[in-house]
Amino acid sequence: MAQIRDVSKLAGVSPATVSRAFSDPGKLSAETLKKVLAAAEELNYKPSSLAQLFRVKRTNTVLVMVPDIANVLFARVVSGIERIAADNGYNLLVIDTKDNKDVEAAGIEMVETYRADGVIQLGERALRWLHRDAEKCTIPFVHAIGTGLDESYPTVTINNQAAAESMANYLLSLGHRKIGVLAGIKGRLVTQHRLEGFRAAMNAFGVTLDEGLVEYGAYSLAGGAQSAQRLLSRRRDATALLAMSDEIAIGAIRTAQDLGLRLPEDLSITGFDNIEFGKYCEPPLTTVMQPAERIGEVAMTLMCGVLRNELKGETHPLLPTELVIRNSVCRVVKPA
Amino acid sequence: MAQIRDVSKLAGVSPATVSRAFSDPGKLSAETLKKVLAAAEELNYKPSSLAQLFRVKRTNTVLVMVPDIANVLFARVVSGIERIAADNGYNLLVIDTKDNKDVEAAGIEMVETYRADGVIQLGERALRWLHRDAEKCTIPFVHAIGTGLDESYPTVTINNQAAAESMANYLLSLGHRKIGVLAGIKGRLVTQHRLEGFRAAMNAFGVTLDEGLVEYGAYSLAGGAQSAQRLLSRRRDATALLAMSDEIAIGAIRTAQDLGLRLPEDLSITGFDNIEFGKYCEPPLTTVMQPAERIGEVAMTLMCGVLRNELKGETHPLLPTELVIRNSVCRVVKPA
DNA sequence: TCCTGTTATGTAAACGGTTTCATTGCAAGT
DNA sequence: ACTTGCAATGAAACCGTTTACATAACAGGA
Repeated sequence: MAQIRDVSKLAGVSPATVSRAFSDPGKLSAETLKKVLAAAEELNYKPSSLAQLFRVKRTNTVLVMVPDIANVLFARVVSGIERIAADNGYNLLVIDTKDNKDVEAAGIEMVETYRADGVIQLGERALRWLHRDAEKCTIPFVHAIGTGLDESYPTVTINNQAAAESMANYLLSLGHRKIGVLAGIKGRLVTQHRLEGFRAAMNAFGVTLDEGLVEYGAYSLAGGAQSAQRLLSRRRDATALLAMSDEIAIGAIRTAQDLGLRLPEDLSITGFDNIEFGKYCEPPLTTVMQPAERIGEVAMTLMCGVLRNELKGETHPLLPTELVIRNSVCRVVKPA
Repeated sequence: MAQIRDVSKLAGVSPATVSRAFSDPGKLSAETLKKVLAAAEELNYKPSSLAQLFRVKRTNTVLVMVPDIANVLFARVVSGIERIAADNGYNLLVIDTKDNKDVEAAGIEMVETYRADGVIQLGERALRWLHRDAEKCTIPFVHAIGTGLDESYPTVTINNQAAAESMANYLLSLGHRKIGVLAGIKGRLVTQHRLEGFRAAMNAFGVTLDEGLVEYGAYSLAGGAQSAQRLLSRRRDATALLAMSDEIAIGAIRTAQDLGLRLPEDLSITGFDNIEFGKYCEPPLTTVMQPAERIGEVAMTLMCGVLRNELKGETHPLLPTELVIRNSVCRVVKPA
């Protein structure tokens, strides 16, 4: 591959001039510029990114840490991040953490060793705190799809509690009182917040959440199917099930159908996230929309801000959610 | 951040020794090593990747070009790639091409300018041919989920034609003769190959594929729903629909149900890929399994091979597919 | 005419490691 | 005792850019 020196020789100028021809063409006289560009073209010269980046000590790369890239919700967030990154000339390094603390910690190291300029983390844990000296950790960091609104680093998420509350309210307004919960992973903050939302809504209606009707499990299709299995084999008195993700809900629908229940007549089921598949279920899933791509876009926009040291505006945006009503819920039939 | 020079001073050795302490500890005497490591620890020194990579002219990074990262199938492939990459110390740069030729071409440039050591491309087009001088293009390249088995670069995919054939055979063996096809994007090689598979199977049964029963569309839920809509509003004589992806199939199921058809009695529908959601549909989707994660793993393994110049074994593996039979298909009822 | 300021370009020093080659010390072989 | 070879380390060149600083040419103002 041709180097800057080759080009400079061919064009009869100094390497500095060639460099300027690419980085700041306005500084050169028209004829010099033309000469240089022609020489570069002839030699098919392209500046070595490696050398450039090394020189300026920036990578123009941001690291994205995803708990599971194969998960539809996360994949959509990444898609949003990617769009904004591309628009701003950043590249995306993607790491699938599989929820493993060690690989998360490695993420920090990547910016300390100049492999990435900053990191966007998706999901529960904020790896920043894994740093040996967390208080002083200054690496550019953005956290999305998590919680931690009070943190010092930017954060983009939704109001999980409020969203959960609105979903529960909807069910309550249709007369449901015996409501089961297909929760996500126990101990996760998202899980807790959504549960609090459910509980708050019920309390407002004067009903208390029956702890015997909540089942925890993975945020996945299989997890939902299993949770529903456990719940339904133990109790059959619930008229509705609040699932903490669409995947959980869809898994539960499968189980309910296998059990011979008619949906939604015998059992109403709701989801959370509004992934595309929910629309195509049978029955189509009533859920609450979480703007995944948008979350990714906003997260990357914030990252651009911190990298340019010109963060402005809200640094802890709560993106709007929305109840999307389809057919997996019906009014509870009053036993005469 | 501490530099190698700082460490060397503190440890009272030369920078070269420090360098060796990290890259080839065996070369040092035990006590020197200890001294150096202690100094490095004290200063919290970590070698700058940027400087290292620049010096050795490798990035330890491979670029993955995905047509759509939010697509479940591709996301799973990426997941497989990631696993192997991590095992081998490679990082993954991910670009969502959105099927855009320009960004694909930019991919090549990234390895030419030393931002990545090689590129794995997913999907239809092999960007390698976008290179200004394709014949001579020598960048490390692997193509997955595509076709082009006869190419000079490694390729990992399935036998689309055979897989499609087996699916069609299954339908035919259950008595179906009027079979519609919900094809993917017209002109795509995958689409053509699968169509050929369908056609071959039918010919073997002495039935010819009715061109009036094939509908093209996007490889997506919405695409499937629309194609089914068009097909079903035009012709109602098909007893079964062969969809070219699970998403298309699931979209079609929705449409069929909205039209009041009973599945599978009134209409059998089959998918392709075996994404997880297919198992949770109503009715659960009969499909042909494509080992997505495995494809990713194999692709990355091949990439490791070419990067180390020790490619061995099959460079055009065809991974095995498998018919997975669920309940979206039934034997055709003979009109008396 | 001389001084000053501006513009276009060149010179050379970084950037932070790795690696080749040279040097030293010491053990083993003759 | 003298050579030989190996192991451990150091000195310095090098990777391919960018950029601070120096220089030269030239225009405009006093």
